[in-house]
Amino acid sequence: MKNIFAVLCASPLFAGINSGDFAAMMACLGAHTKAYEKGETICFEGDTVSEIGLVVSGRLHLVKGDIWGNVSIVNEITPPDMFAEAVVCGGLGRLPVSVLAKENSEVLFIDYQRIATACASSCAFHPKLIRNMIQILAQKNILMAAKMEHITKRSIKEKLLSYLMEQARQNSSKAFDIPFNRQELADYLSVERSALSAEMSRLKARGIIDYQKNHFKLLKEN
Amino acid sequence: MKNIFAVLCASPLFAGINSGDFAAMMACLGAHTKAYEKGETICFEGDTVSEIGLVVSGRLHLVKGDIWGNVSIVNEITPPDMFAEAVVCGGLGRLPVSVLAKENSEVLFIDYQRIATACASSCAFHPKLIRNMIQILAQKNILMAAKMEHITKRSIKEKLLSYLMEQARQNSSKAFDIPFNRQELADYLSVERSALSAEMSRLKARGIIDYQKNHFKLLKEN
DNA sequence: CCATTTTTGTTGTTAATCCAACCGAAATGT
DNA sequence: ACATTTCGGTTGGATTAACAACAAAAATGG
Repeated sequence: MKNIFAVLCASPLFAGINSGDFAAMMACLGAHTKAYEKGETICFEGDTVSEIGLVVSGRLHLVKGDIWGNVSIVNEITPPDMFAEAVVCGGLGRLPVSVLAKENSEVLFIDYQRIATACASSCAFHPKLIRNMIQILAQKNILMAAKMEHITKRSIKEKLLSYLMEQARQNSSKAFDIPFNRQELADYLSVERSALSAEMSRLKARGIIDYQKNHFKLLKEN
Repeated sequence: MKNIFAVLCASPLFAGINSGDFAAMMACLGAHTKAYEKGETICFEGDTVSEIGLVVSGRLHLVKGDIWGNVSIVNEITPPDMFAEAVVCGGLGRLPVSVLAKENSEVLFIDYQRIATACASSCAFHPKLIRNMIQILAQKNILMAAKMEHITKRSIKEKLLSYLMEQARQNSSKAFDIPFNRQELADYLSVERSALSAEMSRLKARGIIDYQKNHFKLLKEN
């Protein structure tokens, strides 16, 4: 086993908490680790879970099976990512995915109730932990809402412009760099890479945008 | 002004809090209401905000302007909906939308810091309020993630089947009712209604699904 | 510097979606 | 029961995207 505390330090959930407090905190939260071998299933789709999982080492896949048994990978998560936090914090929900160990992995489980409820000794880190959790959930909301805004557009052109305008806004400038290459951008907008390239060329030819590599400029409409 | 407390009772943020405590709570949170006339702008896109808004009466629109000045309505919110909660709870973010009063409206503003930080008199409702906020954000996460799962699919057929399979899962049955009519379902999946209808007919003809009105059945593949 | 790999753009074909228009069935209101 | 409105399905033509295959450009690794 690796040093768990090093992973915790990197986790947004434990941001701003003194690493000297980690040992006491783990005890207070009743956190426990479990090791899984490559190929093992950690939780099954539909399970009712009450603990948040934090990947300490290894690599997990969140997979979703359709009603006929075909499975697809929803996400890959690696230290210090969490899983199941939305379902657990949202209450009354069952896991929408199965969680598999793609490599030998170690997972730290934390009972949400013991985060959310002040303990008898009212440890100092509780409030911070809760604020961290709120922040994590809220930021994920913002990211998803932004992506949704782009993806719900009907054409590649609109999706792309929606994305680029958001980037321009964030950079407070009509010229900016984007953090994706073409394939990644296509995946993010869920369109074909070549179709995206073609659309970009057309927009450039029409003088609506300009770009070289990852640097973009928004020009006038028409 | 209407009875604010009646609205608060209906708000998930204040679920489980004794309505007798509302007056003291409002004082403790430093909550304050403000009235807006139809057409007034409540906040501008890009504003840095620290208070959550809760619609007490009236009707607001969240609108987004593109870089060339065209605006589109992102959402309509009515009592007892909140706005700006993700940006405020996520910290360091600026409002991604402008908020306009479409009718004469009243908004209750609540400083997030005063929710998240225990007050000197450590009121009993603070922990409940925080857990409610976590639950709201987490449930929104789950809803958005589910929708994302469907919308990222490349074809109408895949989007539809992804949605129907999720419904089947939630009902633990291959036969179930959906809460949308055709237009609403098309909007949710962000596709054309008529194209959706056509695809549904094809899937029915091929024996993959069956339906009448809002009642659906998933049959065998092929 | 050269060879290799990765990334990006282009093109033509095929397939899917949009869009507008229309019709019939069902629901609604009087 | 009748008129009216809403809703769902269908159709055909225009538009758009996917897909596959390839070429050019850029990055990478000796």
